[in-house]
Amino acid sequence: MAQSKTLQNKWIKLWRKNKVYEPDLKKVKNPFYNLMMFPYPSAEGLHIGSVRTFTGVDIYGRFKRMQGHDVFEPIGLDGFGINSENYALKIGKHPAKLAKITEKNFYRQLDAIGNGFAWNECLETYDAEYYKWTQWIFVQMFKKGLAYRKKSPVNWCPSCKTVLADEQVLSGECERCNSAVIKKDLEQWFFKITDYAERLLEGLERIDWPDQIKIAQRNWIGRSEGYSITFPLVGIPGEENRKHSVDIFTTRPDTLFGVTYIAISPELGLEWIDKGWIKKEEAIKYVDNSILARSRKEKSSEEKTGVFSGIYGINPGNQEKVPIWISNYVLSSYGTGAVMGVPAHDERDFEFATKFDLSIREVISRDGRDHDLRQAYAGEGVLINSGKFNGTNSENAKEEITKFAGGGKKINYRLRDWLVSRQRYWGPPIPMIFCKACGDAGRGERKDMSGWYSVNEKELPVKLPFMENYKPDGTGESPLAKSKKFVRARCPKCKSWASRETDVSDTFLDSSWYYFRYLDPKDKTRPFDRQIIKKWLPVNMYIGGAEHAVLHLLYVRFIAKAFYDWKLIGFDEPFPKFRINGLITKDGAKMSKSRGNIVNPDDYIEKFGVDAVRMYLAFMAPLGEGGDFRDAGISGTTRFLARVEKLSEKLAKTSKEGLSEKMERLLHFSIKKIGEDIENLHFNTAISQLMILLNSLESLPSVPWQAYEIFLKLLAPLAPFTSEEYYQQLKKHKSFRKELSVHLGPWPKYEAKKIALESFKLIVQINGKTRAALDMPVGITEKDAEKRIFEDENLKKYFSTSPKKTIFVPDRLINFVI
RNA sequence: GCCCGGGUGGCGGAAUGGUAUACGCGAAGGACUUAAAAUCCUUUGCCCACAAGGCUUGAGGGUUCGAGUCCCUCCCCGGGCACCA
Repeated sequence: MAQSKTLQNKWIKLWRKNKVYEPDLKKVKNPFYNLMMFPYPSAEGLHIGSVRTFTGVDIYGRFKRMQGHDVFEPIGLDGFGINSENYALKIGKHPAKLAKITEKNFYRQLDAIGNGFAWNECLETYDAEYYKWTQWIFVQMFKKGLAYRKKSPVNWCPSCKTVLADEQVLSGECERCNSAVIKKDLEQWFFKITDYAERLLEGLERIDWPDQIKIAQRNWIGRSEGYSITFPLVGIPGEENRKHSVDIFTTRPDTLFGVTYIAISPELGLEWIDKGWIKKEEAIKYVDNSILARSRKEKSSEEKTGVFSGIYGINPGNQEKVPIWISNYVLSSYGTGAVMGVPAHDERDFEFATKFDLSIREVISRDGRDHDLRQAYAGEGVLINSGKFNGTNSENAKEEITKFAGGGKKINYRLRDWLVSRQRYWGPPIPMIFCKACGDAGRGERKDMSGWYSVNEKELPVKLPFMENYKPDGTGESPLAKSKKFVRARCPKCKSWASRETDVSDTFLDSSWYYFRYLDPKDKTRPFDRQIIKKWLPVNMYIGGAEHAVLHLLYVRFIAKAFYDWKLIGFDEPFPKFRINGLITKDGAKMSKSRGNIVNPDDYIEKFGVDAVRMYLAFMAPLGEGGDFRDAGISGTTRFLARVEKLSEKLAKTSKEGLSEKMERLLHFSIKKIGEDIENLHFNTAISQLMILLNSLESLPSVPWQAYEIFLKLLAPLAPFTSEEYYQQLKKHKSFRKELSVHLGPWPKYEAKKIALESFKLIVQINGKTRAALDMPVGITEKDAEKRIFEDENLKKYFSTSPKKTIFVPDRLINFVI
């Protein structure tokens, strides 16, 4: 029979009353911060995949609690942001109103999954008491020079009508709505995450995270060790030769003598046009066209195009004059926006040179001879056609040639600064004010940002005004710009009328620091309490989705490092231990609203009871692996729980009834195995062991209640209600020492010596094939084992000749090679 | 193209280099029942009439007394990055 709501409510009440899940954050001795990525509350409610993750995290937390830790397992809602807002637009309900409805539904569902949440500390990112501090962080970023404004080509989602960070563009598409992203020239706020590139890399060495995530972050940061070489420019109209120059970045300075041209990005071309260096009509036209083309598509098309700029560079290696081309295959956002073209040893350069009939000169050779190259050779070799460097190994030549050419080492990163502005309504307004008067006078809070002031901290939060029309209009300005009342503000410096920044900040800023706020969510005077932080942070266990590898998981590390630098905290990696959860599919497809295959947990919890659902989700696969949701599987765990109930009717009346040695061994082995499995988040095998144990206990004529007690404790993290129910029933036994709740532990201990076997089955193999499994006493010697085997009637036939070789693995296996 | 995961019965999955297929689902047969559901018992990788035996972890090689596990080559699925110089 499915678990009743009454039973569930009964225990929820007891737990609340006794604050089983509410550790005293200031006082506890053995803190354990058990954190899950908080949900982005969509209107359709909690997703079965989130339920699996959350209950999985909870299984782990309950286990830790029973082991004697004061577990803090908070929950909240990441409710600000484009997702919620887009949905609000779709159904025509104001996001602020929608949030309240969604919130209620979400908390109801989160309450129903049986987790040991610390409800007193829940928070929502759209609560002004929360985003006040999100804004405070922005202000600190500005004050420390880590927030800046810059006009540049940025990612623009035409459907969401806002800019996006690079991390939010997935193969040219908007992370949220999958529309093709285009480039737009806009002035935006950025956070200087690139200042932390090296430390973000270094920190990865110190944290226990899945390799998958670490590799993704390393690739995203994209550290590349190379060299910078300067090419003087000649042929600029009206300018002296060699007065100006261009820097290029390369990882292959050994190919310097093979340079036959230089290619620069259209953006750099535009700069040079503005400087008056490029005057060629054709080149100017090309730059205009290619920049325009890019505004239609985020990625430049595969087809390489280009035009000669009219000016030349001097190769500092051999003093040769090479033409400078402008081409779409050169990225403006990486390196210097200019590359040296070495067609013989770079595939892309080869393609370009072939297309535009530029010369190709081989300078690296595998055998020291010249070849008629049909394709680029990018490998190592011996230098040829390279003047005094001929004969040098290419690897060794890198340093020497760079030095000779007057260049130097340079490290480049792929990582770009975090674009945090959003031209949307449903987010924390960026707490900045622009004063035109100050700007005109060249004044500002920071030298490099004239006219800009951060909002006085005492005036935070800058409240998001209620607006009837909150629709993004695609003008490149937030809907907030339409509210005159909101925009008008006094300049913090000169007190004249100034205007507020009207963009809101990225949702990922909201979630970059929530784990601090959980620890003290109601404090109005500061973002967090240093004493409590010291006690609880960094987080002991963090679990969440792999899709955040280079989003949330990168930003959150960056913000922690900034806090560390500002001496707010004493650690710089917020999550020393992180584990990913697998993805749950339905009929093999990702669950999504558009596919209409979202599984709502409510019906299942209603029908089977929350314990059966929790156990089914845990039994599917290890937490880190995903799986396909099929309701058929729930019957297994439902039956299991019914049998647990039935077993309670079979308890021995007295406590004296002992257990067989075999049963005792199974019990102790189960304690060990289940503990280890839960520690490794392998709940599936923990449940399997519980099933094995239950099968054995059922076969007893009557079950000693002590054995049942242990069983219930082992079950407790997985099925919190069932275990509590039958645990509490044990109080009718006189000698039972009842804890307030089974969930307060202690976790049972096993004795290693009780697990030790007296006899075992020795696997007998002949030429690697198993022929028998014979009972033998533990610790038997090879000689004694052989004796028994040779006497065995069934095995005699194999030993017509004596074995050439014998491999003996004590207490396990013997293999005869005949 | 590059970088990560992964490929084991009808299905989900289990296996420190040492009995592959634990545990569960499903299926088949039986018991109980007027009947069904529920429950309980038995069987359940493949070949073979049984036994004996043989075969089997995507494919093919290799190392080893012994390989799902280690190495090489390749195929397929999932994910990430992608003109990064």
